[in-house]
Order: sequence, then structure tokens, then C-alpha cells
Amino acid sequence: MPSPKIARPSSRPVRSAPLQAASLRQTRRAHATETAEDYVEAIADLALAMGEARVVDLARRLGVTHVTVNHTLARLQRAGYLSALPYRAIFLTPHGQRLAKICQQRHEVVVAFLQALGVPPKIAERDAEGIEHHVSPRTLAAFARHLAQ
Amino acid sequence: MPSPKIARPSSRPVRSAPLQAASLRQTRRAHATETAEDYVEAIADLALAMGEARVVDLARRLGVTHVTVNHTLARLQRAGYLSALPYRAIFLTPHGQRLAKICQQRHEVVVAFLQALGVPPKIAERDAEGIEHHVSPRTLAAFARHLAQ
DNA sequence: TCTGTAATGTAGCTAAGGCTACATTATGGA
DNA sequence: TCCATAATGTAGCCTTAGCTACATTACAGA
Ligand SMILES: [Mn+2]
Ligand SMILES: [Mn+2]
Ligand SMILES: [Mn+2]
Ligand SMILES: [Mn+2]
Repeated sequence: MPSPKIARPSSRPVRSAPLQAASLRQTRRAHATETAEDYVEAIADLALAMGEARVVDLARRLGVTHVTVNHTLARLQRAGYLSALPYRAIFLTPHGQRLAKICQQRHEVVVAFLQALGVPPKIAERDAEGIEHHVSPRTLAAFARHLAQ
Repeated sequence: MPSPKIARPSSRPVRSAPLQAASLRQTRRAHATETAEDYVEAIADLALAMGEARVVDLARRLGVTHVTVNHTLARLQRAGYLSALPYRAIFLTPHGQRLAKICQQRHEVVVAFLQALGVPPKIAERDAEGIEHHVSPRTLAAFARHLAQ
């Protein structure tokens, strides 16, 4: 063992090790589902806007190459979020549709909330794309409450 | 080419493909620096609380094994955030200290802001751990403004 | 009907960030 | 002084998520 372990001389609010560890675990868990959330949301958006979701459109919207899209779609199909046949459009399963709806709504609330705080629209959109995945139901409710004045 | 590309029959606010792609790129960029931010913040906290930061303490606080800590520390050392010698404590470089200070302050603002909205402390802490990395300067300023009433 | 080309798919690479299992070192206390 | 053991380090594995380069397919229009 190194040595002292004396009490901290600090004044800053120091989170306990267990709470911080739990928080970081939760953040990593959120990142693990983040890709699924963004993909199903984009697929639902495209289906609504253009009738169907194709790989190129997804690649354009997600800012990645079509190779990355293909690779990820295979994983999401294995996970049961969507179905796809070679050279055909992509369709959400009921499971994927449920997730998409939740994500669309949460996305809108986060963007609206940031804009209500005075954040410019494009910056609000940018920040929301990351923030949304770390907003718990309680926090989302607080955002909605604030929006309703 | 598939076919129609007819105008969308929707009413939902649909973000443009370029804006959404840019937002997602920014989110991925944030995730790339997120580990560095959490590590230097934890190292600064530990240095203050216990005089020095050791691998076991970091592992406990970050909720990962000491192997993961070692691996990541090697990368962060290469990136110039910290210095470490085998079997010795870890120290932040001036570069790392600068980043740590920014992250500590931002973290506190985000937590305080969520709590001010009525989010319970532990949930605020949990969500903040993820949200903080996606809060732009403009949004952080908006949070601070709201805190100052 | 045929075909040029856009869309889609595949092979194979990189890096980050996790892990278990095992090896090595440092040191507090007997 | 010396050693048990906690701390630290290393080897090697996995998954996700990017990429380039190249192969294949589908289909709109000539
Ligand atoms: Mn997102
Ligand atoms: Mn979104
Ligand atoms: Mn964090
Ligand atoms: Mn994130």
C-alpha cells in the first residue's frame, strides 16, 4: 500500500467513489445503445419523409460511409430492431418502431428545451444530438415541466 | 436509383440531412475526448483529496478494472495530458491541469443546473456525467444564466 | 432489350475501450 | 531484515465503429 490516505483538505464537493463509478457505468451503458437510437430514429424519419429508408440516405444523414451503415445495420438486425434484405429498403420491426417513437419525442423535447433557454437553434440541435442519450426519464420530465412554464 | 423521392407528407420538424450529419459528427468528436476529460478530472479530484492519484483509486472511481486504467493512461500520456512512471503516482501535465479545471467547473454547473430544475441529486449527478461532454460553451452559458436567475 | 452507373455489398484494416488470467514489483509490519 | 500481499504491469482476447478499396447488383433510360 502506498501510504497516507489522510482526509482531504479540499472544499470542492467531491462525489463519492461509488456514486461516480455508478454514474460512469450508466454513461457507458447509454453509449452502447446510442447508435441503435440514432439509427432507428433516422430510419423512421426517412420512412416518413421519403417513403422508405435506403442505405445511402442513412449514410448521408448519419455522416458516415455506406460501409459503416451496412455494418451497423447487420448488428441492429441481429438485435431485432429492423429487418433488411440485400438491395432492398430497411424496415423497423415493432420493437424498432417503439424505440424510434420514444427517441423522436425525447429528441424534440431536448431541442425545444435548449431553445427555450436561449440556445440558438443550430447549436441546440447539435448539443441535443448528444445530450438526448443521457437524459433520464426524471430529467426529461423536468425539461418538459420547464417548457410548460 | 430507387425511385420517387417525393416530397414528405409529414408535419414533424425534420432536421436537414447536412445539419443532422454535422450534429452526429460533433457528438462522435465529443465521445473521442470524453475519456480524457473524465480521467483528468478524476486525477485532479484524487490529487486534491488524497495527495496523489494511484491506479487502483482511479479504477475504483471510474468503475473499470485497473487494466483498463493502465491501457488508457498510456494513451493519455502519449497525448500529453499526464506523466507516469512505473509503480509511481500519476501527475497531470499543465495541459492536463488546464483541461481538468475546465471539466470540473463545467461538471459543477451541469449538476447544479439539473438540481435547480428539480432533478434529485443522485440522478442529476448520474445524468451530468454523460451530458457534460455534449454541452457547448453557448449551452453552458445558458445553464449558468438560468442558475443566476 | 441492353447497359452505364448508382446503389449496395464484401474484404480487410485501424483504434478505442472493455475484459480475464497471469507476472512482477514495492513496501508495511512482523 | 525479509516476506506476504496489495499494487501494478503485461499478454492476449473481444466488440464497436470507423475507414478505403474493390466486387456485385439493379434499374432508368436510351
Ligand atoms: Mn443522438
Ligand atoms: Mn436524435
Ligand atoms: Mn463525464
Ligand atoms: Mn455521450
